[in-house]
Amino acid sequence: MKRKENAPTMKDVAREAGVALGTVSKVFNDIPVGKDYRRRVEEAARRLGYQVNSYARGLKTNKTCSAALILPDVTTPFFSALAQNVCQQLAARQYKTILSLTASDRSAEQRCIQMVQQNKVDGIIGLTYNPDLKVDPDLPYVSIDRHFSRDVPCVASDNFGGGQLAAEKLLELGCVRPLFLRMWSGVPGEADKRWDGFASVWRQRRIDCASLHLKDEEGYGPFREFLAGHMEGGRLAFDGVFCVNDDLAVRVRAMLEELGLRVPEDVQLIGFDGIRRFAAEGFHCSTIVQPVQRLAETSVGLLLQEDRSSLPSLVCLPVSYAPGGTTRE
Amino acid sequence: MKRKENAPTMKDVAREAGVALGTVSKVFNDIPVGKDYRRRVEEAARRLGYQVNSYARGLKTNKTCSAALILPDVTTPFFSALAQNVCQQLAARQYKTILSLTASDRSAEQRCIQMVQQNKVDGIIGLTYNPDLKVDPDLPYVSIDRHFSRDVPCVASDNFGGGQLAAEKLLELGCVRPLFLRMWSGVPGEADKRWDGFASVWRQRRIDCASLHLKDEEGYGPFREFLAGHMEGGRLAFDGVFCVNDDLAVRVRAMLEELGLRVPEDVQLIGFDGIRRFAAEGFHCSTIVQPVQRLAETSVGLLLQEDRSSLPSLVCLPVSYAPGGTTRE
DNA sequence: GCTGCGATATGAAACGTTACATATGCTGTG
DNA sequence: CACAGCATATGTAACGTTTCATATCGCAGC
Repeated sequence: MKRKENAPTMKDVAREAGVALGTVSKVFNDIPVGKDYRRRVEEAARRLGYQVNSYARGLKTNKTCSAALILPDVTTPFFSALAQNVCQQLAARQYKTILSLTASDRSAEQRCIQMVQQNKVDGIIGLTYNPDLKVDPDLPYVSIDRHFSRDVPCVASDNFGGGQLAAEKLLELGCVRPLFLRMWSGVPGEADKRWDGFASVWRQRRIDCASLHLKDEEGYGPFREFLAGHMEGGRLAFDGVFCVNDDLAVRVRAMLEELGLRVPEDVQLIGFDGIRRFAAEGFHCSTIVQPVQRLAETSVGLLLQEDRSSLPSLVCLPVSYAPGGTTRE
Repeated sequence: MKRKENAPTMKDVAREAGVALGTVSKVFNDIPVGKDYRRRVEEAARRLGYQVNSYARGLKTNKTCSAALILPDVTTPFFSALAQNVCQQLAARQYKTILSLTASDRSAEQRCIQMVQQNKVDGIIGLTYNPDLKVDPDLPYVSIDRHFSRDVPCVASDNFGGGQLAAEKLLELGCVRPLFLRMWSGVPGEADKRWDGFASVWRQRRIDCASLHLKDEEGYGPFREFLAGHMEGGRLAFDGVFCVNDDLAVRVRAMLEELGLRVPEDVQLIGFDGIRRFAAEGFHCSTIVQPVQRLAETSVGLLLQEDRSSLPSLVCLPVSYAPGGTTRE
């Protein structure tokens, strides 16, 4: 596939406008230029349909005005919300977003990093699972939700606190037989701390907390069986369920109702993420809300910060509880 | 934010390897080079940590190996599935994906197009709603789901056929009081044809078909009221509902059940899109499945086709029906 | 041993920009 | 009226590649 050949260059514009090359350059870089000159250049550029060639510019300035966003995938609701916000934040600062998905191919993560060194992007925002990813420490990189080296700044939600919050809410709403359900990819990450936080509260109260951890590829079937297996006389052995994300929570709700249980009357249910389709709409379930927008803002802010000598190693953003019909409040 | 300065260049590699500049270039472009030379260059490059500077290369070759993907947003399930597939397809062909979201800012669509002329990308795949988007006809552009000019190739699902298929299925399953529900952004698009196709079948059969068309910003409330308003003696005035997408269908199902109706016993429900979270999982509802992967494949294929003189104006891909528990089959 | 030929390495020019050192024009002062 | 001083325009040298015309090498044939 070929691009249009012979696009007009600055030289053409300069000739057309009857000014020097440097003057044209100034006009397109917002450097003070005599009013009359500026007008002539602008008119000539319009006549010729001139557009700056960003590859030539990039070659000189060593800046590309683009950043890579590395995500496992973009269909998981939380990831897609993240992509949306990061992309918007970057666009607001005149940066292009290069999207790299790694789920299909784990080695892709390392290859993405190489792009930067090839001057393809100015920096990287990555949410990656690869534990031994090598990141050149003086390469602009911000990690989301995964604190994999002290040299690389990480932005994350307070997952541990979120787990605690869920437990405290359930306690407050009268639950005494808690259950934690989780679906995960199999590689460790910050999200693990949701369980740690949740468990810590019950442990402190000397209350037993059951849990079931499933791998993605096992599907939702085992959850259904587990729940069915814990029914005794029309009642479930648990009265409060914390799911690792909203997606799971919504499905668990359906499973519970299939078993003839009422949510939230018989069982209360809390999810995690707090992703909504429209801001005006409610949540799909009661949930611990991640500040996706702030996550994105913070990451982009850190990435584009001029002074890279004093970056924080970890920025932990607060989560909040939002009722969504699956708790008695 | 600054990139690392003084990255090694081809000249450095050439000096280190004791060969000429051009030889180094050949090595990195897979042009035949004496075996011994190649080895020396490769070793020198590794020692110095050399990486091709793609901006210098892009300047010379006028190719960027990247394509822009323009979408309204990336949180809508169908769009995110599309983004996922297009990104993968491009990556498979060594192309980078530049993601541009336009929902927040309609004029962004036009600006995205300009990027290409600035040599930022080699081509564009766009799903845009802007009816008077100006696309340079000899600019590699593939439109998804919107056939806005004969010069610009468009790839779309067979929306009309999908609407027909939904109606035929409902008929086959015994429905005689159909309803069409739709949530849309307010700008015309290919998805409008779902209604056209659906309506055409009933018209031909001389059966009245009710419908309700809502704008995004109105939220789902009016649907609930509409359905409640059509209850008579515990029964709904409709026995078959076709929703413009699965997202809506899932919500409508919940509304129907809230009204004490059983799905699919009392009312059958068909959605559109057929997006699944995992390939192994079933659908959220009975649905007309869009071939997202083929949509992506076809678009990317068309975009990167070398010979751009004989592109089809419209490629219409077949949809299929998939039961998902909200129909009696 | 010399010539001629094919194969392969070489180095300079060009790609379209930015940045800097230099040239030009203009204003105001002694 | 000349000239310092300033502001602004000019033109050239990079930036790191690719490409192409030229140079070099090795070898077969006479």
